[in-house]
Amino acid sequence: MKNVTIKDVAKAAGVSYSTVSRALTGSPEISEETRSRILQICKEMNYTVNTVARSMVKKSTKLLGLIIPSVNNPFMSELAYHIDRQARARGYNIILCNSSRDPEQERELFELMIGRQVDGILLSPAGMESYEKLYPYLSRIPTVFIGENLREMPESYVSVDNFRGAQMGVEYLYKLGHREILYFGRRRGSTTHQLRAEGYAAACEHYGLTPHYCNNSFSSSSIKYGYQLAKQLFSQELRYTAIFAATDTNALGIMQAAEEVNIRIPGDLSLLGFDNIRDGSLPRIGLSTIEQPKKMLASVAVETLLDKIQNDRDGYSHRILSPALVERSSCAPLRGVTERSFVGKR
Amino acid sequence: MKNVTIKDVAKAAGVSYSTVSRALTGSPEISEETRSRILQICKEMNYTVNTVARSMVKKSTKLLGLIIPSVNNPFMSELAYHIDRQARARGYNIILCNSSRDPEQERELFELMIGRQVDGILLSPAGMESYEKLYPYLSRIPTVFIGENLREMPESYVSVDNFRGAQMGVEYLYKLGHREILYFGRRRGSTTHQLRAEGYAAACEHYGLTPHYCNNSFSSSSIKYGYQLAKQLFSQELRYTAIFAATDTNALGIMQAAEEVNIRIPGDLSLLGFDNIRDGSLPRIGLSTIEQPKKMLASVAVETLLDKIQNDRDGYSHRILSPALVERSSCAPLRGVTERSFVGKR
DNA sequence: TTGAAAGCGCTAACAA
DNA sequence: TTGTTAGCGCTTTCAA
Repeated sequence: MKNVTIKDVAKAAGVSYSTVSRALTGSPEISEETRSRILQICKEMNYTVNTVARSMVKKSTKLLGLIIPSVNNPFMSELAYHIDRQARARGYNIILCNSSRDPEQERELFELMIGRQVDGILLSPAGMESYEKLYPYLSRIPTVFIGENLREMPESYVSVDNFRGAQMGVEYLYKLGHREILYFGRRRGSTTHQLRAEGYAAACEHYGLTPHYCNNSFSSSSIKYGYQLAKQLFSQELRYTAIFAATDTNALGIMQAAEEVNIRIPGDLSLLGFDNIRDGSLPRIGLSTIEQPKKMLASVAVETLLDKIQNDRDGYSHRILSPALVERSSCAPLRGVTERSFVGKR
Repeated sequence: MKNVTIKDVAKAAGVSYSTVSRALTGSPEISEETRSRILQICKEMNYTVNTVARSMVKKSTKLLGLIIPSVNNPFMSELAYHIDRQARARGYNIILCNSSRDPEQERELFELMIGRQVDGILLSPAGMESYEKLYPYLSRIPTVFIGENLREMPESYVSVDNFRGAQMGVEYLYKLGHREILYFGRRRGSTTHQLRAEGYAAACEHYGLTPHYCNNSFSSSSIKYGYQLAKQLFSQELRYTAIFAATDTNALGIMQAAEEVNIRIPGDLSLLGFDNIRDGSLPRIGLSTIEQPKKMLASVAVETLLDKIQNDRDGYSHRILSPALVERSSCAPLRGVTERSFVGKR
């Protein structure tokens, strides 16, 4: 199991080992003849360069750290997929770690990644608290935040325009005739969520609607929490004709709860999500939603990080990508703008 | 951005750098007093050990390669999640790569991983062809195949008992009264799929049923392919009361096609999947299925690999885990065993 | 208990 | 065009 080294090849080829290195690295200061001869011998001996040793002297591992709350989450797994593809196409590999959306774990993982000498880190942070914990490390390693809008923080991030996305959602529901729209799952501690709520509020004001909120006191969004919140909501008289969920997972929880109390979607209640995770496109679900362009998010993030690494950039960049409306079948028009429907237990 | 090294710490502490190393590695040949003094200085100077340099001398990177068809696939992302957790708990990190279910990419990734000096590789292979391509590398690096049954191959693998799972599925449908059960999505080139089909056939024989197959000529299973196949199937008179899909993704495709032609599930047709991916548990879907124990698969795989690595095992182990029936709402009993229902176009 | 020194496999500067 | 050599940051003998 002992690996063949450059020295073994050199001995076999009858040259010095720096000559082998030259053949391998594509150095110009070597004759075509010896190069091809050496490469041939490398192949015969099953030689593979030891990237670790190379990293030592090059001071670059061509490794990127990817820290996300959990790959076992449709949004994150899609993001991770595109990040791997992008990075690999550019000669980098990914060390993946799940943070469980815990700032302290994020901090530990940062240390670990720095120790592993990754060339840069891509982080989908738990929330604003992440920034504070991570601040001391940010000067030590190129980092790009992904998915979370850090507002005016002097750090690079790539995110979708959450404010605009929420506005688009309200606009869509308004045009379908809805006037009583509940914003479901408002959450603290994340700028992403705050911006969505702000966009909702701004659009309500624009259209002369009264904003209504159903707050999520849990620290994250999930189907389960959405379901619990919705059960509670549906236990009282419902005075809304549409629900705008803060995330698709919340929307899925709502769908489940609605089914149990016989509220038909979109018959009795229109439902709009945010994120466009794969689950929403499944048969029987057909969740209308606001799309976060995940592939774009991934490629802009990788691009931004590699630019930082390769060009040793000192500054930071804030990239805000456009959301898009994805119409499926969970939202329906209300007949007549002045008409009101009430659903749920009386 | 220059990192603090062991030498910097040694200078600051007024000791030799091997003493610092001793403090860091927990060596017994150092006084408690100097150890804590040095550790204190390390902290003050923000010292982080350079894992790459350590790997050079230790000849171990504490890195595991994980090669899967795509993280953007609910089964694989769940597997990847548990593998990361397990590995991290044991002091290892994961380099993740997507192979696109392409044996040639798998081969390239093996080379890459070996070059990166990972301590071992976890691979969810594209199929049997993978084994042939990868064979030359298997003696060079500890490898565990995951998810795919390699039958009698002298390599370690962990998989679910696909044969038994298929039997369980047929048994379940039979007990619900179904006598005309179609096996949907039979595929070539993968032992997993072959074993499922064999288990189905064996159970049919056991119960005196005639086996029926709908073959999948595509090289992989997906909702899209399942949908296309199902559309075709539903364009003719349907002579089955239940469909046993080779994978949950196939089943989801069937669900979608069924909805379009107004075949009710489970009213007109019972549908059973295989894998138990998260999507099947979503509201409105409620897919009954045979579960592959993903967390268990992950932990047994990591355990097997680490045992190979740490104890330098030469042999191989075949671990076959038990499947389980997950009852949700896509299968219904047939009234009276002799009664037949026919659904679909006439 | 500590220090000095070799060496992990490679790249790159310098010499020849 | 090729060989010699230093050194990347660390662990681990061997000496003291």
